[in-house]
Amino acid sequence: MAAPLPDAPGAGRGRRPRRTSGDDRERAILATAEELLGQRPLSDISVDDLARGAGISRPTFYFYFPSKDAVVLTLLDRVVEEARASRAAALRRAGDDVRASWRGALEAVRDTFAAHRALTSAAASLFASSAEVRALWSEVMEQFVAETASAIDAERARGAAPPGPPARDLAVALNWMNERVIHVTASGQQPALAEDDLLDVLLTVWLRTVYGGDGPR
Amino acid sequence: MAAPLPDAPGAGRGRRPRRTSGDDRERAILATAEELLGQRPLSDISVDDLARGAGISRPTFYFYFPSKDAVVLTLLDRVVEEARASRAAALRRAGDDVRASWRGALEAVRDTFAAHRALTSAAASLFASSAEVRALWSEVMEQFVAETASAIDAERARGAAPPGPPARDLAVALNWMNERVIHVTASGQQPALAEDDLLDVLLTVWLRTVYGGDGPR
DNA sequence: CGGCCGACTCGACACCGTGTCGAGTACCGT
DNA sequence: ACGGTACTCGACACGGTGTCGAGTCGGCCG
Repeated sequence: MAAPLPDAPGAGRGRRPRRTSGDDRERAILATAEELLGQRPLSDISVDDLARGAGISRPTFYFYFPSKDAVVLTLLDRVVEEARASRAAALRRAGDDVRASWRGALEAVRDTFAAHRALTSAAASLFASSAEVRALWSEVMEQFVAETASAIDAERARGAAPPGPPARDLAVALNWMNERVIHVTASGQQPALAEDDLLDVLLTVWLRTVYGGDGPR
Repeated sequence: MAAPLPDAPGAGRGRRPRRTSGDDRERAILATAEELLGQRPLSDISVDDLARGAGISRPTFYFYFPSKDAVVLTLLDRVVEEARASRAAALRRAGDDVRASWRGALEAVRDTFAAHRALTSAAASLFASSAEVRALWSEVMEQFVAETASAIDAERARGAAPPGPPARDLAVALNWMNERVIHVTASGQQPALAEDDLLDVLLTVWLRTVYGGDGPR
């Protein structure tokens, strides 16, 4: 409301300038949130629960975070970073094999979010109400889409993939498909795929969409 | 809380047995909800707003609906029914042309939800918190998936489509893709497709996935 | 007709969660 | 010893939800 206040250096996404002593409390709040989310949905967790869990009073909570949502956003930020890193590592590992690289990237993302189901559900429930969560998510998806689109363009350029709609458009559709199917499968929503089939099915759709068949050439 | 009270006959989803006089009030609440949703998100609409808009007091609202969410659910129910009907009509109209029938079905669903954006957003925001909304949505998706799967099986049986993963698995992935891309595009979330390209892009993915190319044979 | 019953209505209340304000305490550098 | 800054919390105001109980009103049955 008052000033733009530029991101403080050292803060991951610049939520607040680091303190030295209160750092422990901040961590305690985060840890409490993660633990409670494993037990019940975000809507059943109050600021008071978070504060008590961290051994502080409710007003003190507000010294560290502006709201319950901000806690989840911080947590989500970390997981997103983890997913990005793990995906990048998988891509690096796969080298030139396009099929393997897409499979690896997909697997990395799936595993990261599967390892944080509770948080993922919480983030999903904030999606509608929090512009910050939406923005963060857009940013991640945008990165994945951009990477996918340039991979498709590369395959087309070397004649391995046929022409068709703009690569970016296909990339948008394919990445949102992944997002939704992974989410649905992990959260038990129906209709879903069996966890074991997920990778194969999504990969088939990707390959057929990009190559017009089950692989390059 | 008291008795199971079986669905009253004549009620779409059997929210409550129909009254004769109160019927108007119920309609007024529904109409108010639809109008207010056009102006602001569901979270900024209180039961009091709904009641005042319908010309009744807040306690009286509770005579008609158990909660704000139930109002949205009722509205969603209608739109879903509309989408189903419109989709079925498109399918009937297209006859044997598979490509045309998928395009028509897709278009019908997209148009129905585009015509009720406000409600759709409200439903999306309830998705996380309301089991009923999730169940209704599962039911719709399940129907679409089942129809898609049997269409794929038919194409495979007549030799027009190559074998691959179980038809149902492909159908699950493709239908969730549609759901998400349509939703994202309609709600302005990024990354999205241009509204005009949506149909072509999704259809391309469908055809390539099912036929391993851009069309039957 | 008179009385009852079920449909419907609302004022008042209890409750809960949020966010803020202002009065502290404790420690640090000067 | 002093002033400031980091931190803490009791108490409050607020806004929303859902319920309770006392009422009105109209139809219809005896």
